[in-house]
Amino acid sequence: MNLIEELQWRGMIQDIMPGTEDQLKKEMTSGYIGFDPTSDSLHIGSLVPILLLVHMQRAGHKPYALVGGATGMVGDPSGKSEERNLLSEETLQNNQAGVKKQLEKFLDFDTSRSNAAVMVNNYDWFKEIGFLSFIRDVGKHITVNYMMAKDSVKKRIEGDTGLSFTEFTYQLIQGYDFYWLYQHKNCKLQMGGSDQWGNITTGTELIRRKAGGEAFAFTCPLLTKSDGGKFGKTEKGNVWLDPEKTSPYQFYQFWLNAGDEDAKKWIKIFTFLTKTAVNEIIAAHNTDASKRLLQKTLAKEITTFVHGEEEYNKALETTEKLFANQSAPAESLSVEDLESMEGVVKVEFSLSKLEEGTDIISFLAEIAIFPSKGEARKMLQNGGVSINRKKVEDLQSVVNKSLLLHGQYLLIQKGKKNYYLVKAN
RNA sequence: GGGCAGAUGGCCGAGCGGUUAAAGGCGACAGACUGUAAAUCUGUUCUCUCCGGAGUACGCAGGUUCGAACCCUGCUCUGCCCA
Repeated sequence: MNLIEELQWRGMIQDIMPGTEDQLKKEMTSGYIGFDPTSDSLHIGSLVPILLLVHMQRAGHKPYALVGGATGMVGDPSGKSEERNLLSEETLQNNQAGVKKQLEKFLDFDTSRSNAAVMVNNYDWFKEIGFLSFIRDVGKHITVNYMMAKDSVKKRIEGDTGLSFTEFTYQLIQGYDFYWLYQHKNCKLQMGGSDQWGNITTGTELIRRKAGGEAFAFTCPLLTKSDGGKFGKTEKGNVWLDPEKTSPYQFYQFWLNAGDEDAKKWIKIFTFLTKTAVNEIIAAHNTDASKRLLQKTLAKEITTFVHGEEEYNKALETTEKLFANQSAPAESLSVEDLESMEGVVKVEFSLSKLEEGTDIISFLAEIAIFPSKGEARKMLQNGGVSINRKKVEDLQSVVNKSLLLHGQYLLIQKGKKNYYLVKAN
């Protein structure tokens, strides 16, 4: 399978420009994807474009990761119903540094190989360009009619929020990136999410008109969940690639909790398993879904890719302790078991208060599992809290020393899946 | 510059003087069922609470009224139309 065939099988290609496949077959091709520094960490939504670059590099092509220092200052109207807030320059710089650091983990930048990955920041070329020269050199080549025909623009013009000039120009800025990379780095390919198609084609158009050159592109589908929900969100918010923001255990849990339909799609996109291997796993899953082989494999592969094998093993170990035999009493967990639970939220609580005993509602609010007593009470009434795997039925119950496992731990569950370990001292 | 329309809880969207913490939907969280799945059903969803209540809220600032999300005035913002 060549690169395009492979990506097509994985469900990673939405739109593709004619001739792209031939270009990739013909020679080592440089291709790029832009990442906007809207936060200081990438989240799993950015993983798909990252993987596109990785696949490219594995197939012998040269990947460019572009950090959008300039484009991030403007705001892309694509797929947004209203204008986003502009970020301050300090925030942007901080974010750029964070994003850059993460990208470095996934691509091979070793310059001894001819297709070493390269990181660029579009601020580097935009900072030199003044407004007048930009509208003379770039704006001249693209008509407003052309720009207005883009879906991202059309939707906003037809909608009822309007579109500022700043956002309207976004496609020109991004289009110029592609042009610049084409001229200076011989970059002939741009990839991105399917919402970027409009911006990307402005780029190829600019290359054609201004440089008389030919450039190529393809996009990957935007991920949604089969139930229509947003991809990559949990009750705690975004799933980040930064282990400080989303612990490897939580990261592993996210994938493990994928629904069957989603997991079947995601295992192709997020792992490097071959077609044969994937088909075998899906077949095995269909035979006995309760083994959850599909989700386990998906979670294993992607956690290892992002956080490394060691972190995966820890996440797996914690998962097994917490979920493997849920009917087993919490008392069967040893001190070591409890202490080594990586990634589970840990809270300290004063032992002397437990000796006196505290009512359950105040206790839960005090250790910040719930933001207020009212919320703790509501969740308790709903039957959503367990201590040491026993559901708390009585709102009046008292938390005291006698509940402690090994004289110092409490294992608390909020809902079924959120564990907290309280250590008394 | 002129005219018209609009601004309600995370989002959409009702309400147009008192029974409105504000219908309904979506989303989110939790429970039951299960495979830590999906679907389904049930509960919760402004904040705090000694669970009796209390406090804030319908773009912003004033006013009328016993009483205003609802009426009046000014302002801000958005959309549409005219110049």
